[in-house]
Amino acid sequence: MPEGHTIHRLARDHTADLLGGPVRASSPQGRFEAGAALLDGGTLERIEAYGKHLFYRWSDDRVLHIHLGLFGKFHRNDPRPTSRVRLSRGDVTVEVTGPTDCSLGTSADRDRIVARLGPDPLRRDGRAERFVERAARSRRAIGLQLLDQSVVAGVGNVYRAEALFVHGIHPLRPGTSIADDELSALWETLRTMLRQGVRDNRIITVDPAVLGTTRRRLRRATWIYRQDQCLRCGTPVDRWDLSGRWAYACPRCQPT
DNA sequence: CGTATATGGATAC
DNA sequence: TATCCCTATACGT
Repeated sequence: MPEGHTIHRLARDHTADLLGGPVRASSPQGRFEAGAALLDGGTLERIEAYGKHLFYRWSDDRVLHIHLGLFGKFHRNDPRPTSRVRLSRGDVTVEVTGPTDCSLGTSADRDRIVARLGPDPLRRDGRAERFVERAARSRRAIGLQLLDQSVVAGVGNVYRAEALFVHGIHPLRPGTSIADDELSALWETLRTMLRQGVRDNRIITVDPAVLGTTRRRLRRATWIYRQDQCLRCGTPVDRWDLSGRWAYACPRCQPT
């Protein structure tokens, strides 16, 4: 399920699966039939991840844009009748169910979407300065800013909770109250966490070795996200509705 | 069987 | 701020 690490991992996996020859396209569920017909038999040139967006760039300048939203999920060699679009090359099939967005456009459409996104910590062109300058001059709560994709692209509810926890920053602190150095460090933490997420293909923000276990046997993968007690100090975790999303904080480790 | 929940976002007031 | 969209899964009855 999708924060930026999922999207970048999918781009990598789908590049290996789908590039290099003609691709069959269809829409089992039917809502993307016209688009699939246009793509069927075409060749993919590049699959790009930017924040939580996936762009499948075809040789004829068509771009398939997929955003998984909250419910979207890809399936590999696991056919589902509810798939919006199914792409096959050779004996590999990937298909997506429940995407928020699945649409066909051009590279200009792709550019317009990217233009409204902030820097992506997983991309080589993701510049920390852009994030720091923007976040530092806004009085908005840092917890709200981290979920704003125009401030930083690819962070979701889990990484928000975990990165702020690691830095002892309460989600309600205004951006203006946080030093530039601290925001730079926060960016680095997000980048490290997201990269680890790409490797694991899941979110693990704690160190399994410190917990005396292995990544595979890990029973608890987060410090505070969806936890009753803080993993560091045992204090009951605060959870409240912040603009429609659950926010988490340890009242002891993250003083306001 | 129903109901609640989920790592997201666009759009209408 | 409220409403809607998208799907799968867990859990209670």
